[in-house]
Amino acid sequence: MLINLDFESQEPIYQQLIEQIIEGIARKDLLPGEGLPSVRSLASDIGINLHTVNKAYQQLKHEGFILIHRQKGVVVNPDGVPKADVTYMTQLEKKLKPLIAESVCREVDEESFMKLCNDIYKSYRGG
Amino acid sequence: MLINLDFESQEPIYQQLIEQIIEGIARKDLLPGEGLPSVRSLASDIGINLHTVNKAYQQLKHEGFILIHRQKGVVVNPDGVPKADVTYMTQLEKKLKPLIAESVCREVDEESFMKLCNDIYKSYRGG
Amino acid sequence: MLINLDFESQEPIYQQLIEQIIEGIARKDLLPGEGLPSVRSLASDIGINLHTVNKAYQQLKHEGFILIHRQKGVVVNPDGVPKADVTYMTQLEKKLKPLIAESVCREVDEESFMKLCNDIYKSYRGG
Amino acid sequence: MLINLDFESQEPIYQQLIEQIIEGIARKDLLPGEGLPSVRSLASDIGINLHTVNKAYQQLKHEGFILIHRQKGVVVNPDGVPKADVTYMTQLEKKLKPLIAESVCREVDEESFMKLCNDIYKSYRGG
DNA sequence: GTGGTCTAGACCACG
DNA sequence: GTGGTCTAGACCACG
Repeated sequence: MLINLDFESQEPIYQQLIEQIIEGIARKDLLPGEGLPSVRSLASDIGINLHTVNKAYQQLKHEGFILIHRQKGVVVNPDGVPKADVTYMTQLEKKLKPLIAESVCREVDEESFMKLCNDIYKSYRGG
Repeated sequence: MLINLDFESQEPIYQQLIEQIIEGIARKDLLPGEGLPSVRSLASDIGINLHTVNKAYQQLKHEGFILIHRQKGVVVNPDGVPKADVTYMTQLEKKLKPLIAESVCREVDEESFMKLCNDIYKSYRGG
Repeated sequence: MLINLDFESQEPIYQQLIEQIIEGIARKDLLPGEGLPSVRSLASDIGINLHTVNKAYQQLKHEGFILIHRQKGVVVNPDGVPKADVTYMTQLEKKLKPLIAESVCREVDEESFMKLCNDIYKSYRGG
Repeated sequence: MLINLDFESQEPIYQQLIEQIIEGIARKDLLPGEGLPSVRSLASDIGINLHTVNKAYQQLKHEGFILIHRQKGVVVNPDGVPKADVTYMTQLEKKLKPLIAESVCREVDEESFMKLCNDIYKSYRGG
């Protein structure tokens, strides 16, 4: 599992870390029940502070992506990630809206937009 | 043009303001050449800081959505918003990726995702 | 609003802080919409680290007790605390169970237990 | 006697173990004088560390729930658990307070709270 | 060894 | 000034 962080980015490191791990799960690089490195080892591997890793892990745990098991350590949720509910869909819509609004302004037609989404979806299937 | 801000959101107010204005343009509530309120009046209307409005306007100007004339005041770019280029598409992909990754994890299938995007696109056409 | 912390206690400081604030709300010392001190000022008042206060605030925010408003700062949720739902009641039962089990073992009869609860309830009404 | 542990819980395993055994005594699944498995066998039965079981047993012994004989092994206190004293009642009140405070905030009225307690009490009588 | 908690201190974005 | 983020470092409970 490769973690790719951009230290120049505006986006907080812990947030990038969250996204990288979610992408790993989407890509099936990380399977349900699979172990993740400990806070400390991941922090030292990436060269960041353990609190930063911890913050990412806590949020991932809270959203049901991972579990912190007293014996097995940090693992991808063996029962799988909680499925999308109305709350998630609403929140997703809220995040998509400004992306689509700007695309409309910039004359990205719906077809091109869909094509882009389709490509990304494909990257998580065939990879 | 109605501005809708959430002061409890994590998202900075100036960012929300930018998005609201872009949505206004996408929805054709704001047409090319149309005037926008001055920094001062918008700030007092919404009850936010001058700096916040200014920051939003500066960024919108920088991205070609609006022009700021010393005399004519603030207007939606009469030549229209600059069309999407490779840079924009790359950046768009970067923003869509984590949304789609999480959706994949949560078993939102591609069809549902596309349906959601289509609904949003429609809201900028018919609306 | 008086904050009462026991630095010798096993219970984490941030947890004690959470409880003190919830008790303040229950006692109506803190009313909906009322402002709370900033992270920094509360930390320096109590003589603890600002991260510790922040952790308490974040959790209180997450559970709907307080809001972090970009203009008003930290305030008690003006809409009131979210009412108990099934999840809360289940969790409450889980916490009460061991207390009652030990009380049963120690021959605290139900009447005495209820009396104690009643006294505590009263302390949040009349004060 | 069934031991029910949650390895994903925040609550330490030894603490959960303590509570499970106290509940067993409250439920009269475990009677005064009755034997408990040895540290070693319980640990291997549940699949946890020796130290964890030992820590739980030591604390139960310290609080008078069990006796640890070198030869007879571990038994539920034949003289019964020490009755509640002022210290216990004070400590009980301290633990109940935050539960009731949060319940008050969430509009769990006293009647519902009492009903819940009554149900739990009943589960230790009839069960 | 591992996560949880806490401190001290720093920088930054926001308003 | 305020919250958010990040670091470095420390101690402790847990298993």
